[in-house]
Amino acid sequence: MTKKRVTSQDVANLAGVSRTTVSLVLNDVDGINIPLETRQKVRDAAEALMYVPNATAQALATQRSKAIGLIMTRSPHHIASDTFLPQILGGLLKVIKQHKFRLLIESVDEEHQERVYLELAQAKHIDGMILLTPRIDDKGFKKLEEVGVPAVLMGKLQDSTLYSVDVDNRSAAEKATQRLVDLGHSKIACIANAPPSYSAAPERVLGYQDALTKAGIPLRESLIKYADFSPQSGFDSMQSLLSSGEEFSAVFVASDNVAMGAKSALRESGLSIPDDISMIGFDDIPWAAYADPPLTTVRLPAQKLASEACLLLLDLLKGNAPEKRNLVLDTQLVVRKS
Amino acid sequence: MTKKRVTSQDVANLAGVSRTTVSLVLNDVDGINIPLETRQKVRDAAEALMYVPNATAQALATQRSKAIGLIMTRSPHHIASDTFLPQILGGLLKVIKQHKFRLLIESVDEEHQERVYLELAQAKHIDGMILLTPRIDDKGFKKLEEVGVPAVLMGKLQDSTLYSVDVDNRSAAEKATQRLVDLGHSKIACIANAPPSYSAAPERVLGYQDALTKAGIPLRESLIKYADFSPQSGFDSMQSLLSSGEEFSAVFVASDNVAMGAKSALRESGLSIPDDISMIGFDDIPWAAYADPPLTTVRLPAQKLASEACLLLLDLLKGNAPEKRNLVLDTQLVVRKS
DNA sequence: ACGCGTTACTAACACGCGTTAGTAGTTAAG
DNA sequence: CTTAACTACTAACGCGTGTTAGTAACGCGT
Repeated sequence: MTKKRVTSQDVANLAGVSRTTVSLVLNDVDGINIPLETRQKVRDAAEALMYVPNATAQALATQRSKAIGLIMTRSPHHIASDTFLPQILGGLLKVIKQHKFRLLIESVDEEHQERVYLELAQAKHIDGMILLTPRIDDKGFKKLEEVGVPAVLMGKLQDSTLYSVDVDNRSAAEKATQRLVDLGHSKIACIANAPPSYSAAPERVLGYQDALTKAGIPLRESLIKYADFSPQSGFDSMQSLLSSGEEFSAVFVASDNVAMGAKSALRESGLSIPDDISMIGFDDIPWAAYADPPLTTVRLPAQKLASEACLLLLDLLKGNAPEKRNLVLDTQLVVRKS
Repeated sequence: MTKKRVTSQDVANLAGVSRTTVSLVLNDVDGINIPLETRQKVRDAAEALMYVPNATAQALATQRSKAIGLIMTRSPHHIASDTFLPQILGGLLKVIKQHKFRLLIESVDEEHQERVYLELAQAKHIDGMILLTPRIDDKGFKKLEEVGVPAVLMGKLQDSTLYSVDVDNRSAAEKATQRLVDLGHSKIACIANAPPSYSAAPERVLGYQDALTKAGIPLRESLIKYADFSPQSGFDSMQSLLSSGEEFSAVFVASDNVAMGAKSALRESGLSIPDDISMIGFDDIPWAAYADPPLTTVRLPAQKLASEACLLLLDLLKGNAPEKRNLVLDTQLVVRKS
């Protein structure tokens, strides 16, 4: 049981220098003169003792934790069926690793929105945060802006001045719907990805309506349903469309994940894609290409979105204040066979 | 710019007591006598100043960070297409939140496996870790055991004494294959979920072989392919099966994610499920039920697996040393229409 | 009056690091 | 020979908390 934590003091003792010198050498502090010989002594000692600096102590001393938080305003249960998450994590991790940062994951119940954000930042567990799937009515954001916690939104909120990274949901949805119009459809339904309180949902519905309006097709409220992220909700929405008696020959589903469920409902009703109903999705999740039939969809550059958000946040943490507060990435219609 | 960090000293000043008292009150330290009146004064002061304890300082003082790490030996790129992750995160977050812990996500390149685990633990960023998708030949695990870092494996390694949580992959695979046998198939192919270096892959292949052997069906190596987590690799594996000239009327695909790709390859060859080929998957990802046709698969209780792993780890952190080192959860064959 | 236990606190140290200010010793310039 | 500048360090403080050891005040029994 001789196992003890190795501290920088131990390294200093072994190298025959002071702890300060150890710190200076190992952190490569510049503007300071230390001969190569000494530097090597310190490095050797650290190596010999397998010294690993205590991150907590470093964080306390430097006032920065070198960690950022990914914050989701969803229940753990919802998170479990989020198709998007792996891509976002992949994008974040890539960037974060390069910058030697750490990633903290946090889910926030809707109940205590207001407090949680602040506490996370004030507790100094994280230096900044990336906010996922924000709700329009989220009270906490205002506080964040006031206090000036470094934060980047994935998505866009109307009245928020926070930095954000997003796609143009509205015009992307319009592009998708436009294609259905071009194919000759005039009775086009829409299933939104989420309840209207999540900002992307109404945006995409607006895009859908834009396309119809431009084509001179009258809008019918009864052709619009709101799903709730999950395939199941897509299934339900489609069933409710089918049983409403409304006729339609095409449907724009604002989330591939939801589309999977909707597709399943169509199949159960004996309708085939694309012969009876055309379908266009949104997101281009990895399985879209392997669906039956392969799903035509709007590709959302999820990984890129995440890495850009991360880069932006890291830039903020360096003290920079980039001009472009709202980065908008391009989407792309991926035409397959649905 | 009067914004300054509120420390426990500020609270103490406002309440007219010492910092020690503040700490004692707010942490509800028991075995100590402090009258209700004083307690309330402290609480009021903390509330008034919106005091949030500095987690970093707490961590340094208590020597525990109240955070655990989820560690994946996969590249960020692979993570992006991991179907499983959201469920696991959901399971983890639920438990972690209840215990007021935090979750750190870390991906580890295969290059520096040995060091990274240790450094993470020694840097005290996390109190313990959960290891995902371990590779058989991972050198770092040995070190972990030696040093005694609290860790729980999701999956099982033959020669490891680490705590683990897993399903019985072998018998689950056997159950699945058995069903194909029961349906009258005798030429059954197998596509493994991952390269053999990931422990679950060979386990599942063994189960597949067990079922065949029990049924008196000779094994054919050429009917076994190894995929690589992704749908694309499933697609490729299936194509390679089809073009090999081997005949088969059923296939056991040891991952739903991979099965999506395999299914797609079958479709492209004009083969239909289940009429021409029967297919059974593994995992029961949320989309399996909505596939076309709905995929028969082995349900892997991913969320439960994650929460159990988390509970086990938290128990370890309390200093307990549970007897059962290897928890095995049940799987269930979900019969659908493939 | 004295000892003793209880109550209600607080002073001071520890956690491990970054960092500023300062100090000997040497060299270079005036 | 003095002064200044540079080299190669180190002592000591601060980060914000948890916690141990200790203290002063008070009551109570003898």
